[in-house]
Amino acid sequence: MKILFFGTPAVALPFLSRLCGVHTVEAVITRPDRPSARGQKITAPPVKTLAIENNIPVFQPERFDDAIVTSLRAYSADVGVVVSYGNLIPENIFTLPVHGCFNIHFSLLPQYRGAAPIQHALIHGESVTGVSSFWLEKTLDSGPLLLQEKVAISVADDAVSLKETLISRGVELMMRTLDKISAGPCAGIPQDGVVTFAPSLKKDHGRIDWSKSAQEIVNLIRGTKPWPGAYTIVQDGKMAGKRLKILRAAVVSPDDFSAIVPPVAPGCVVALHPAAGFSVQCGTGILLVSEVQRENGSAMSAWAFLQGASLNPGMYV
RNA sequence: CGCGGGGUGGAGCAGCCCGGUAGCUCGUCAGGCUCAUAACCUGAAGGUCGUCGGUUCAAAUCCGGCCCCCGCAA
Repeated sequence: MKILFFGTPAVALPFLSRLCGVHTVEAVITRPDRPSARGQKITAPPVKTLAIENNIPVFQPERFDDAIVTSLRAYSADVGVVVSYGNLIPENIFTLPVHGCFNIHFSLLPQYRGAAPIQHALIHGESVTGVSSFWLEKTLDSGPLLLQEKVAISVADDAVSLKETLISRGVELMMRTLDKISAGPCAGIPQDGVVTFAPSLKKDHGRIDWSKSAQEIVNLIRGTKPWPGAYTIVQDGKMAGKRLKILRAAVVSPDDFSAIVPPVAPGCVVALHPAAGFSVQCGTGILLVSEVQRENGSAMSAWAFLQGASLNPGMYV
């Protein structure tokens, strides 16, 4: 089939490269080069780079005006595939291909519509998520479903590992969706169920609220990796006022403390554990912090951090 | 030239502003004490202070170039 591919970040790369071997990707539409990273250098989106390597025409419209419509119509594409394009695609574009455009989304729609479905699923402690393909509509992630597949979330999963899993499952789902479309017309079925939204994360999403349960905080750490990361503002000691990212932590049961720990308020350092790290009282349960990253610093084990940070039981983080 | 922090024994940090004997918390090794849960005590090994150059009687410290790491912002 003749395909138009819409995508921008690295997430979309496996999808595009898989298509290249099987179908004819007539053109790639990706977002404009933007200043990014330290130094603010103008950087090409990963998808653009891959498209150029494969000699596929690249379009980077600032907005979808008549000129881009005309250019894309010329390809007479059969279908458009959208993976993490980075912006809403208007009707005058997604109706250009014969069959329309479909999107691969990393959730079981209608749950977790939006830019950060993986992160929000983890933050909410879900044990199952999935990948969905659906026809584009005017509104965000709301179109009729073509295919959907469940994917289990393991307790060891974080946003990085789960994304990898969902990408590989998503690639296969994309291929099966294309097979389905080429087999004959299919309108898809309307999304059914409770609609929830997963907006892109902001820095504030990473702020730890110690009054929550230890498990909820672990979920926050899993879901916000690698950005914005779960962090707290240290209250006491020479790190006071500084931000400290908690990169890894586990819930510990009070039974794991052989010493009698007096009741303390959430956010209080309960004890230090050689080599393991330090434990913090949460609203419910205790969290054993094992890996951290200080402001302006590199990631390090929590125990190493303690050597220079003079953090002691009784202090608040 | 977007803003900013940093590179000091194996690990994490202090010292730098106001140049002059390499410091702290761990780890390692040896010995002691003893079952105290961050055990403790004594002793030892281990660093050309990222790198190149400059200023100086003297540079971790002041000045300049370069390499690498990180935070913010996008």
